[in-house]
Amino acid sequence: MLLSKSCVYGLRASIYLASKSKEEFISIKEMSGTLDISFHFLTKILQQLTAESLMESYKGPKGGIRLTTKGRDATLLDMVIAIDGPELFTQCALGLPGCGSAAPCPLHESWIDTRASIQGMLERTTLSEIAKEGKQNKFRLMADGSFNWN
Amino acid sequence: MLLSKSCVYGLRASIYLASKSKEEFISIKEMSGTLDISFHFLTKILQQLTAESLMESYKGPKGGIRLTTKGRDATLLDMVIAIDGPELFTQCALGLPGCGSAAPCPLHESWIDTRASIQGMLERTTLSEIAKEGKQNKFRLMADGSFNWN
DNA sequence: TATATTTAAGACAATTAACTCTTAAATAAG
DNA sequence: CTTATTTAAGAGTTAATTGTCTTAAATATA
Repeated sequence: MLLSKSCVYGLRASIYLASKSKEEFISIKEMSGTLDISFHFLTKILQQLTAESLMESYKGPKGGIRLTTKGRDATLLDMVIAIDGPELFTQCALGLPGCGSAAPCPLHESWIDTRASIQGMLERTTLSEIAKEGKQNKFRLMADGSFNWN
Repeated sequence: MLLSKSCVYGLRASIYLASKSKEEFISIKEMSGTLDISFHFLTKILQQLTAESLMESYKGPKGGIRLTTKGRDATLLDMVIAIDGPELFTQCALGLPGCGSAAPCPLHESWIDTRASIQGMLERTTLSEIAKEGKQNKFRLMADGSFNWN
């Protein structure tokens, strides 16, 4: 799998939040229900993102999570790196520690291109822009397609 | 990680075998020693590849593993699919079962391109050709670069 | 102030991936 | 035929990921 489950959940939640108003705090319970992700598991993932100040939280009734300005301007790549770490974009495709242009593995050169393609896919647009396009095109954000962009 | 550890070990062993003569059976012990991979673990992985007739084995003294003709003509993609399965090349990047061109997720279109790039990297050349290039360019096949193409 | 709601934090459990060990079967060589 | 070598098969272990549960802290509202 390209991205871990934690990461995929985090990306879906990020896009969901980006579709909401700047100010509003969205409760994790609502998000986990709408996106069909385990509540406690999602809570953990979002804590990582708030720790990186891509999101901010507020406790108590009316509390929840929202994207920070940094988060709205962030790309999916920023979210991926915050959750899965940068290894996918730094490591050798064959897992060889010493691999580099000086002593490349058989995949080294083409992996650099492919990796750039993955990176490009994830950093082409910001979360705000993804949400805008999401609303326009009614992109899928759930398995059963029941999600409604508002 | 793009590929599982099993898969990466399998690819390195495949390339190693491709660098050897067609006829010779190479013992798993030799391979695991040279490539610094756990013997029993590597055995398991190679059993998957022999089950797919990408390799063939021979028991007893002078026994070992070698690539079949099919295996020599196979690409890394064939090896990856034999070990990790085809999911990386069939599934939605956000893990959404219903995702498709009819009801795409926000990443759907760009993931199709990116996936093609990964697939292209893995199927550009056959194992025989990789081994030939490996010998010419002395590509790395180990962490410490100690591997010697003969 | 008391209560209900919500995130924070961390322990705990289940599942999967990664790795190890043991025994059996095949076979070459003495 | 006996022994040593090697793969096959499967059980068992460890580690990482994924998912659950409980308690504490913050805070809105009555």
